[in-house]
Amino acid sequence: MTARRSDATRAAILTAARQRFAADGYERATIRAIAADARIDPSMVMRYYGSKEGLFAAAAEFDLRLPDLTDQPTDQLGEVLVRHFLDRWEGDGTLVALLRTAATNQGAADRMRAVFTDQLGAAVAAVVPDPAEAPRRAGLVASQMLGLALTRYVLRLAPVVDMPLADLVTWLAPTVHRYLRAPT
Amino acid sequence: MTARRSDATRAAILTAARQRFAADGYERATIRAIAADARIDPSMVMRYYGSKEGLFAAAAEFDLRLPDLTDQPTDQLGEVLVRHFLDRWEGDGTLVALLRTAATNQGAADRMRAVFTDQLGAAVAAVVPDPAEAPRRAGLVASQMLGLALTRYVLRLAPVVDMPLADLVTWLAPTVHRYLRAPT
DNA sequence: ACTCTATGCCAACAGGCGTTGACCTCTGCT
DNA sequence: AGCAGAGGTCAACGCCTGTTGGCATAGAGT
Repeated sequence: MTARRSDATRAAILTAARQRFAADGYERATIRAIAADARIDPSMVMRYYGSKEGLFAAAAEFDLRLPDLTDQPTDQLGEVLVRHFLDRWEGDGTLVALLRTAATNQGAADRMRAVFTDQLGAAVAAVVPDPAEAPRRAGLVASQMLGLALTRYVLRLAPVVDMPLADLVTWLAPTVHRYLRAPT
Repeated sequence: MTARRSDATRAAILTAARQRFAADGYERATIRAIAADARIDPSMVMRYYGSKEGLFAAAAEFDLRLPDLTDQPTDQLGEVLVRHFLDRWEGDGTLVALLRTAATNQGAADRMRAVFTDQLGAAVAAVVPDPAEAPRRAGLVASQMLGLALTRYVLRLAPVVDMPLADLVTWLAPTVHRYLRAPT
């Protein structure tokens, strides 16, 4: 698969799709609008991505890019994780697109579930006291981090939006640390 | 406004609407499907609720029914709150409907914001060390509780779904307690 | 008994959607 | 130069949506 002449177009479509999906959610984002943003005909979207579902699947590829937690001092696990999530999300609307869509679209919910089960689950398993407890602890961490994403980026709850990143880290880090390390 | 002959119909519409909105989200839930569930003509929905937005507004009336927290022992505030939220949500799909819809619908997001700012904010203000910190603390509590609702009822993340209510309370209560009472 | 209004159904409209296929046009290869 | 194929446009289809207006009917108030 070498470089294609249409790579620029494909990329433009993906960029526009991420913005529209993030801003409007899956149902309200229309292929026509995405195509218009990318200054392209709607039928091109179909040609390159097959269907709206296919386009979303391509646009919602999401990697948490979690660092290797075993490199971190144990007592800073919570802080490192919270800060990483915030850094990862502040600049990239893909997570918001995925979150908005996962609320109504089965496929997006499946993918979101997979992202947090696989990626977060693996990272957490390495630093948890009892490996058998890893999924449960990862689930608890996910509930707090996704709750933050929901209230800050989707619902835009004023106090959570206004809170500086550093304060968020200070407040949430002990929670995440406890979910990871507290004895059962 | 006394009893109308159509009250049974109106109630049936609301019940069907809540189920459909909760199951499918705002966009995918159609007036036709809701009307079919209520064994009624779609035009009746319009007559009684004006529009789809109006129907949703009527169906998504939501009261957290928070208890007066000043009645509770200070050291059990977290436990009481977490248990109350879980009890309130396990049986009533309205919150899930609101949550699913708030992801894409501005009006629903506004209402969700209002519910947590007003109802939770007021309850929290009564038990917080410094009243000026109440909104921020309420926001933190909302982030954890809504994250739980998101992962358990919408995303259906396996470890969170499988966890018994008692375990959830045990894990989340200290988090909520800290958000409410920890010194800044 | 006779209205008159609320209740209900039916059929249709206009608009937007995802999707399709026919049709040009440019580019790289031989 | 000539050709094949990829890139791109255009117009349209079929479907489903929220919404509307007309028409039957039953039931309460007098």
